[in-house]
Amino acid sequence: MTPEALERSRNWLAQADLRPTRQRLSLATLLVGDGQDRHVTAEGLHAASHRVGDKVSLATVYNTLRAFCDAGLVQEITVDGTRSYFDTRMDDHPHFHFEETGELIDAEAAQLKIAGLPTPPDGYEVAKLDVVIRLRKTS
Amino acid sequence: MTPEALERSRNWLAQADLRPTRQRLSLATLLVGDGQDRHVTAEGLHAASHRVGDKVSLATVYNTLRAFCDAGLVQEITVDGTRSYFDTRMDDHPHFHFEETGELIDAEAAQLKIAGLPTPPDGYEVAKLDVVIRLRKTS
DNA sequence: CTCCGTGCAAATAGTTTGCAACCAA
DNA sequence: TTGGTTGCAAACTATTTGCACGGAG
Repeated sequence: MTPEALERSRNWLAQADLRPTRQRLSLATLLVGDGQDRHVTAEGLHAASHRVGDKVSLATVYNTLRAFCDAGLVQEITVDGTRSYFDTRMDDHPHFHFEETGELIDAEAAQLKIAGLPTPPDGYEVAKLDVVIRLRKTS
Repeated sequence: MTPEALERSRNWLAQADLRPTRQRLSLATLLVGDGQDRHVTAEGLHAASHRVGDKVSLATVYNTLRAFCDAGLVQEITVDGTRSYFDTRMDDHPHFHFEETGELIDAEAAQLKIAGLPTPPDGYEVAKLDVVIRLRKTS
């Protein structure tokens, strides 16, 4: 873990008034240490933390991701019924989902041009627009 | 159950070469008996079948919805990580999702105008485009 | 008669929670 | 010190599955 990564992770937690505990710093570094946007599942992040030698229990990974989500540091993306994905990028943007691998990546937001959106029913407004482009291998 | 509803349900099952058992006919009638498009969860459909006096076990509701899905009679919509929705309308179209109630309804497909879609990575093509418009009550 | 379909209970997968020990402020 | 955090195991929810019985062709 480089000093810059640690610094970035600390700031990221501080933004949300979350105490920089060992576990949170470790997970934060895996998520935003290099400044890149990332999409993780709880299992995936848990595995990653073990891979770098940090020990964080699976329950804590779940609780921490939930805490990051509540704090507005990551957003939960629903693509697959069976698992939750968490995205470190916070704006509304489209995703590509690879059906065989389950991998989730960002799609170029600029390439998605929505010229018209269905009008919400009376008394409701759009809270969030989810666009998931499911991909299959070209035949 | 009107004769037309029964007829429609029979044809619907026949389309997919599924045997018209008592349970399947009952569920099919609840789904397409009136010719309307519908969005159900397994629990919801199970409750509905009990409401009309037909007894179908929850496991059978799950298995039957899965069978309908595999047969191309309904499509599974993922909006909520915690439960699966099944839609009797088979084309790609946008949905409104009410966050408080969990209700899922169709949005006018014609009102959604997509002028540009992100280009899939090499070797992949779009299998399905999911658009979920999450709604909140107007403040 | 032969298999597919059904129901029950048990298994499973992902996630959350209760509670005692622990640690950052 | 003290209240937030962690880890473990147990609880939970949605869904699937094994297996014996029952019904459709």
